[in-house]
Amino acid sequence: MNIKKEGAINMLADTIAKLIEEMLDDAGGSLELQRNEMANRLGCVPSQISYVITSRFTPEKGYMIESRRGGGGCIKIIKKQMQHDEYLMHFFYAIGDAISEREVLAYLNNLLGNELISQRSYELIAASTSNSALSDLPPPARDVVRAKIFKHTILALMK
Amino acid sequence: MNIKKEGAINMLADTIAKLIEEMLDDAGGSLELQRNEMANRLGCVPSQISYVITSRFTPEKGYMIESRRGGGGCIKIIKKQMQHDEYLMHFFYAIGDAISEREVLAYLNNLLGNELISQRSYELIAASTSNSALSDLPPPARDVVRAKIFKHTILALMK
DNA sequence: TTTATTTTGACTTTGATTGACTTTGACTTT
DNA sequence: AAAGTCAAAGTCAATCAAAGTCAAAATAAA
Repeated sequence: MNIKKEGAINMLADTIAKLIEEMLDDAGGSLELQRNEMANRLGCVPSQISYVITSRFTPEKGYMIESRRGGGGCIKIIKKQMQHDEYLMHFFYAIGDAISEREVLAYLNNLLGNELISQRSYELIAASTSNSALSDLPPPARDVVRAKIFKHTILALMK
Repeated sequence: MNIKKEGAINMLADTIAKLIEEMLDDAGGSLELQRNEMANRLGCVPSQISYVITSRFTPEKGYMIESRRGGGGCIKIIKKQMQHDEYLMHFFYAIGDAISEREVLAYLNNLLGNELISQRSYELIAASTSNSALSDLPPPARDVVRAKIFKHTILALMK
């Protein structure tokens, strides 16, 4: 029988993302890499590196990207940190009148990554704003209610 | 009630559910499966797997589901163990289909008093289930949605 | 019979991978 | 300085690989 253990499904994109995160940690939050060189080392096409960076190291998740083309060019990845309440307020204002489950999770990952919330809080908030928890509501209403719940919990975080 | 006779007609859904339960046991309570791959092995249509999961492995029954689409995607099923969190489970089952803000607070005070949750968790849950957070819904619907949110949250506490 | 559950399949959405082509910047040559 | 060359990174669209959704049809239960 083909039972998959944790992490058994190996995806290139995830491997690359993990590698970059490690490198970022090692380097203390900021790093420069060369796309072609890295692609070469990993045996993939260079645009795959771009894909991973744009899909996983987004501003929403708290990363800044800079780059330089041409000979000797490189991509710089910076993990940024803000102050506690400033950060939360920023989020609070960023949330509109409606928000999808996915967006909430992106925000939460950001908060978790910056150690502004615990894993436990993450789970709690994710649970209370999940589609599953709101499944009695029709999808459009769901996003509206979710936004309100999320805003309230963010306020509670600042208590 | 749904009483099955011994050796009754073999329903696909039941077969699949049983298989997943077995796999969950083997894997120790948590597993990742690939929908298409599994459907293929069992000679059924992929959405059948979805059906079984959403109809039998619900939060109501103590399961949590996570999934990921796209290449290399999978569905993760996590079973909550009763032993670990008997007290919480007790609560979980005590919550009906609808619950008032006041009742939630009573439960939370109980949990807090018994040191099953932190002050912070208390605040988070209180916020996400408050009338204020759910103010877009008419009061009757509010209590129903609140019950679901609360149940999901309790499950998340057991994660 | 009536109602609830199961089964199926068409269609949608999301995510990953690749490769062809474009743009940019540094360096070299005229 | 201007033009040419080359080594980067950027862009984008095509393709493939999943899971999600939904509603109609079939079947089972009440």
